[in-house]
Amino acid sequence: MATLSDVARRAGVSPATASRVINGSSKPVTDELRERVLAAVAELQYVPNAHAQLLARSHRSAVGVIVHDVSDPYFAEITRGLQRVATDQGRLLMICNSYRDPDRELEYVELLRGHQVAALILAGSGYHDEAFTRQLNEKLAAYEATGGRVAVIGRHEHSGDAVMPDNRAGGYLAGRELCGLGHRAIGVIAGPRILTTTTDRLAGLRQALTEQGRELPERRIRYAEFDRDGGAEATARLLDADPELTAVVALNDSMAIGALATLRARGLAVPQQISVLGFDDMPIARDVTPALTTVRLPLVHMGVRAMSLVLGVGAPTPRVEVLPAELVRRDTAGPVPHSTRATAGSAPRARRGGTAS
Amino acid sequence: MATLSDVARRAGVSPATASRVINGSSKPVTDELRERVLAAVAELQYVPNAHAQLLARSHRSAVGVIVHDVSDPYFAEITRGLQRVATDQGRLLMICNSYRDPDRELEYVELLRGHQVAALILAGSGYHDEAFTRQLNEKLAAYEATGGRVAVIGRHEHSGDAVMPDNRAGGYLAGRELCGLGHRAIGVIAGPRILTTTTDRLAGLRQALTEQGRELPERRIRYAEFDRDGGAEATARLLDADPELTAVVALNDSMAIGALATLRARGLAVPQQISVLGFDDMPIARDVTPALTTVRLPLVHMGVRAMSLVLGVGAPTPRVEVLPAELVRRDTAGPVPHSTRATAGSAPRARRGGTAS
DNA sequence: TCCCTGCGGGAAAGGGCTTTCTCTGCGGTA
DNA sequence: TACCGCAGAGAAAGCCCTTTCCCGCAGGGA
Repeated sequence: MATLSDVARRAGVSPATASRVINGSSKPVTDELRERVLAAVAELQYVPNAHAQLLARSHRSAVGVIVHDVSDPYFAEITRGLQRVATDQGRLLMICNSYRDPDRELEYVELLRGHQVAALILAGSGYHDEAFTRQLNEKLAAYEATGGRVAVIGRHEHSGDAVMPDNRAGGYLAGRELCGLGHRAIGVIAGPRILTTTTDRLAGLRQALTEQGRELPERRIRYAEFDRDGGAEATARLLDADPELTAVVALNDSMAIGALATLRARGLAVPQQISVLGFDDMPIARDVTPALTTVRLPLVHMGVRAMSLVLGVGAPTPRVEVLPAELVRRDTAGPVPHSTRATAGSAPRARRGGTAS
Repeated sequence: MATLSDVARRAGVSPATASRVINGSSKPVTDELRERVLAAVAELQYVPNAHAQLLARSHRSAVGVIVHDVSDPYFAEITRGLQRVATDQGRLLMICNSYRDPDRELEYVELLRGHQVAALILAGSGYHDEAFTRQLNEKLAAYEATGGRVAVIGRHEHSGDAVMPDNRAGGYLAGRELCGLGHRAIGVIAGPRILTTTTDRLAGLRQALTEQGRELPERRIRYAEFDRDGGAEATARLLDADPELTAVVALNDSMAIGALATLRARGLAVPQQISVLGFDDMPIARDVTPALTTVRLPLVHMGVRAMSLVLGVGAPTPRVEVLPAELVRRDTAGPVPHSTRATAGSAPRARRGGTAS
């Protein structure tokens, strides 16, 4: 691999001069030398060693991002927003997938610190886990103490800058909508219990139901992985236990799509027999059939804001931006069926009783 | 930011010893010193500077990946495969999105070279563009000359290791299926003309039709962006021009989903009135309604193979692995309707004529 | 008792770049 | 004519690590 001194030697100049030409330094260099250097660069296919550069330069430019999984549409959208701002400012992004593993998250914080990123963005739900939260905060504090900037998206644990989707309000919206449509037997397929996103959304939902004199008992909640298969499976369990359900709210759209699949497999018409509500409004939501009624979160905007926060000037007080959720009515939520399926519910019930046989 | 010498000083040892403890060097260090160093590391929250390490160490470990867009399910799946192998081998991945911009692709090759990656993987269609191809090959050759390994996924232009999905065979499969179902008026919504993936798939399709004594005239092809909206829009244009179409094949699943949306909006029943075929079999394909009939490509496996090629021992001869395509029959392709819609076709035609008014 | 061996530790040389500082030589002023 | 100032180029000092090389010392064999 050609080095700067190779280039300098070939051009018959000092490394200092070569460096100045290549980086467009403010220090003037005569045209003749400049051209000799440029020619040498081209001939040798020289590319500066990024690590040496970062070591020599003081200022750090890259930004580290830790998400659960970029290929999950939720994070893909957020990342799009992050990218947009970063690209505008000529920043390189280092994106790491934690796959919802807290230990991996901790590791990535170290790794990114080691890579001298100028800022760190953690996106995705926090965990109900004291020990982990403390450890993470320690690490983040250490990083911030050395001048690093940190912002989180959608997690409470960090005390600094944050952009927070209003998960609770979103849950509330979902609950109110279903109540308005007359539903009483509402089931929930939720993400992992340990995620704060799950509990926040659930809390909002429960609040809405309670205000309407309805309930959300634990037996009508099923926890599963926050993805399509988790949703499909949780829906099946929910239906087996409670065949008279007239609505199921999924705590994210991927799960909702899984729910739709299970419902279709069981021959239940959506929304005529049973309503489904999603959460997030990821792009595919409008393309499933029937199109998904869901709670929209401004995902791209969340990314944009977080990156702006972290790249902008530091504020004395930590800034917390709460971004509103919004209900998007499409075709999966309808009024509660007049003849509830409770009468026909004897068949599934029989099946449950049948486990004794 | 604490440095190694800070740690050494605090522990009362030399930087050499500190380094040995931290990296678990083979050289023995007494337990007492080891503990002093470890304590200092913890107290100072020391994290080694990755750039300095990479500079000091000779061996390069990270792998660079250039894709069109990780959040596109096609690349998300491939990336999953790449990740799997990379993680197994303790390699860090640097993933860059070119957003199908050739210039950006060139830039990223430089950038990754500068970051001293041990290998480079380019995934995604090549371009019908001589000048670009030549430039890219020059850059790759320069990189390989310095010991870098390169593999491409799904592009012809590179002369080295490659894993190639059999796009042409896939197109052929799609064509044969449709012919078998009796379709004659087949439209195609294709990705950008400049992509080799587009032309390969098209070529296979055309071959199948020709063999069956059918044709694929240019007027039955519409080129658009390789995404959902591109597919929706191309389908609209196609239908406007040719209302008697009984089948449309989309050159990827995202476009197929767009096609489904347009068809639904126009009240055309799939597959009763019109059949739709996709390509790729991305995960969502089975969850749209009706479930998408499509040509499956082993996306994850493609990633696995490419990474294995590049991380494995070099072969004297470039290795090209062609991975087969496979037809997945679901619910969007059916037999050609008996009463062709040609009779009802007058309405759209009238609409087109109406542009004169 | 002396010498050799080997272990544990430190000194120092890079690795490739940026940047400050220094030096040379030229044009311009007194 | 002597001197000052400055433009343009190079020397060299880092940046933070790893790793080779070397040294001192303790223990074992002759």
